[in-house]
Order: sequence, then C-alpha cells, then structure tokens
Amino acid sequence: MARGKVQMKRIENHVHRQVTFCKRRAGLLKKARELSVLCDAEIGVFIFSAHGKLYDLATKGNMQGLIERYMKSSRGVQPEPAALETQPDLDAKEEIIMLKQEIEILQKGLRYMFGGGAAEMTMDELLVLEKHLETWIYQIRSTKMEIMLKEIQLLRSKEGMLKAANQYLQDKVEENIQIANFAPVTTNIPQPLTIQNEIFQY
Amino acid sequence: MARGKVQMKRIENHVHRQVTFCKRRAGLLKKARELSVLCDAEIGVFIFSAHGKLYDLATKGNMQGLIERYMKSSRGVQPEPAALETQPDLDAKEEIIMLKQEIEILQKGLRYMFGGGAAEMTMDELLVLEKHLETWIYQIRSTKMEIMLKEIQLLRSKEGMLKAANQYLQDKVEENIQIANFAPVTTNIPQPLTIQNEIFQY
DNA sequence: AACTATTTATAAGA
DNA sequence: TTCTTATAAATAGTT
Repeated sequence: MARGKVQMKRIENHVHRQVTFCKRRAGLLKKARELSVLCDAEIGVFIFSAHGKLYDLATKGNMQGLIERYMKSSRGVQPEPAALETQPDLDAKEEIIMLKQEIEILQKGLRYMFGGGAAEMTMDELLVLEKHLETWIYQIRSTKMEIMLKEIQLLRSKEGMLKAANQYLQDKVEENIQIANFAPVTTNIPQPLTIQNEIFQY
Repeated sequence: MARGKVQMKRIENHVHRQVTFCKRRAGLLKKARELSVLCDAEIGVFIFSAHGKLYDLATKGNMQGLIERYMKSSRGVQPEPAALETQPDLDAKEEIIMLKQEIEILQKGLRYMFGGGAAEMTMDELLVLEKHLETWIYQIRSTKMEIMLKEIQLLRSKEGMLKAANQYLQDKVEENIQIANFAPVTTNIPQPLTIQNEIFQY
C-alpha cells in the first residue's frame, strides 16, 4: 500500500515476508481492537505464522469464553443431519460399491496411521476418514459416559430409597415417643434430606 | 480515517455505529485474508456484533480445526509458572532444537489432518503426532470425566450420610421399643443398607 | 526500527 | 446498503 502495489500472493522473499507479516499482523490486531471499541463488538483473532507461532487477541473477556460463545453460535449453522437415504433398493448395488469404497478408505487410513508405509491418501479420502475417526471417538466416549450415567442413576435411586427409609424411621421414632410419653428425643442428625446442588443436569 | 479523525471510543449514534461496523468488519476480514495469503499464515477471526450476530473467517481449513490448534498452542504457552531451569545450559541448544522439531511435526500433522495441503509426514513423525493426539483427546475426556466423578463422589457421600442417619434411627426405634416394652415393630423397609454392586471402580 | 511515497481504508454526505 | 470523495491510516520499499 505504499511505494508500489502488492500482488495478492505469497511473498516469496523470506525476509520480506517476515517483515510484512510483522507489520500487517500489528495492523490487523489494531484494526480488530478499534472495531471492537468503536462498535461495541466482541472480537477474537488468532494468527499462526507459517512457522507455527501463535499471536492472538480477544477483546473483552478471554479467548476461552469467546471460543465457547463461538461454538454455541456456529452450532446452529452447522451440519444439517441430512438426507436419511430414502431410495428403496434401486441402488442396492451402488450402495454396496460405496460401502466397499468406504471400507477401502478406512483400511487405507489405518494402514497409514498404524502400519506399514505411507499409503498415500487423497484429501477426499482423508476427509472421510476424519469423519469416521470422530465418530469412533464419539462412540468410545459415549460408552464410558453411559456407564457413568448408569452409576449416577443407581446412586440417585439409592439416595431416594434411603431418604424414604430415613423418613419412615424418623416418623417411627416420633410415634414411639408419643405413645410412650417420653420426653422428646432430639436427633442430632444434620438433616441430610436437603442436600441439593447437583453438579450437572441432564 | 477520512473526512475527520475519529475518537477511539464507542460511537454513540446508532446508525453511524452500524454503518461503521459494516465497513470496518469488511475491512478487517479483508486484511486478515490478505495477511494469510501474503505471509502464508493461518488466521481465524470471529466477530460478535453488539447484538450478538456472528461473523467469522478461517483461512485454510475450518474454524474447528483452527480452534483445536489454538487450544493446543495456547495450552503449552500458558502455565510455565516460572523458569524451572533444569540443566544449566549444556543441552539448552539441543533441547530447543528438539522442541522446534516437535512443534514442526505437530504443525505438519495438524495441517495434514485438518485442511491445508497434504504435507507428507514420515512414519516417525506420525507416531509422535499420534501420541500428541492421544494426549489431546485424553485431556478433553478427562475434564468431562472429572465433572462426572465429582457428581458420583457427592452422591456417594450423601449415601454415606443417609446410611448413618438411617442406622441411627433404626437403633432409636429398637431402643424405644425395648424401653417401652412394646411388641416388636416390623419395619417393612427393604433393608437398603446393603446395596452393593458398583458399576465401576476407580 | 525509522522514514516517506503511495496505496488503502473509511467518515461523512447523498 | 451503496456510491462518492476528501482525508486519515496503513504500509512497501528503502535507509
């Protein structure tokens, strides 16, 4: 933007590129701060240099909160569970072919990750694989989650039972006291029946 | 930046603010794209308008991958309470070199996984990456786990308290019965004090 | 890091 | 929003 127009493509000269990165990075972050102040917007920016160094900015709050907000906002926009395969069986053969292809991709991916040589995969194949890996991770996580939820539910039901028993016995005590005309017996029990504050909700 | 300098504070006029937001937002995103192209940087920007609407940009790959990369990067940078200074400095250089290599591997891997080009990785690099990915997944999983474990512990301690209360009351009942010389009162409580069978162990 | 000549971005007005 | 245009800012190339 000065002393000559600049082509919009990667600057080849290493030093030149580094200098420009420095200058423009500062400019970008300044612009972000200005926009935030002037227009009361919340802005997050992160820049990874070609060498992997991170430079970031979060106006208002911290980046963590911003990312969470981002997640929430963008969630609505995302995937669209999508077409649940309606076609009868006209394409049964085609489906088989697709499944075989998918298996091939997965095998290739596994070989890539764990085994032999660098079986080269195309970007498309990698994307499919990535999706699958996500699903796998999700499934594993879900299973553990389920076990823990069961445990929690079991404990909660135990709690309910014990509370009921507790109540019953408490009534019994008072009943007996009255019938026997005893002086009231104080139970120095810290009323455990009103522990609230669950850590999380379903 | 034209027709008059602008004060760096929130623009009060609503319409004016909206217009400026529009223009500067476009400008900021343009600058981000330019910086990314010119200097081969990976950049993420998100802007929440005052009214909560989201505008975002992720150069290369998707925002998800960028955020993940961000998490990874910023995690390592953050803690470091103070210089833990181990070895004097005999191997300082060597360590730096190793760390740089590791960083390079991670960057390469992330680029590979999430977007950019197919930066080819060697098997050794992939193994290192695999370890890191495992750690990464583990961290996320750990957090959720921790929350659930807290819930379980809370419930267990409740259970303990209730059992104690229960026992106390039970004793009370029997005591009263004996003192009053009443006929034994059967408590049709399904002895809830011996529920075992925890689903999992620590 | 500093210095300008230029290019860009943009504030105000329409 | 969009267009125009005067002017403020950013910055490419140089020192």
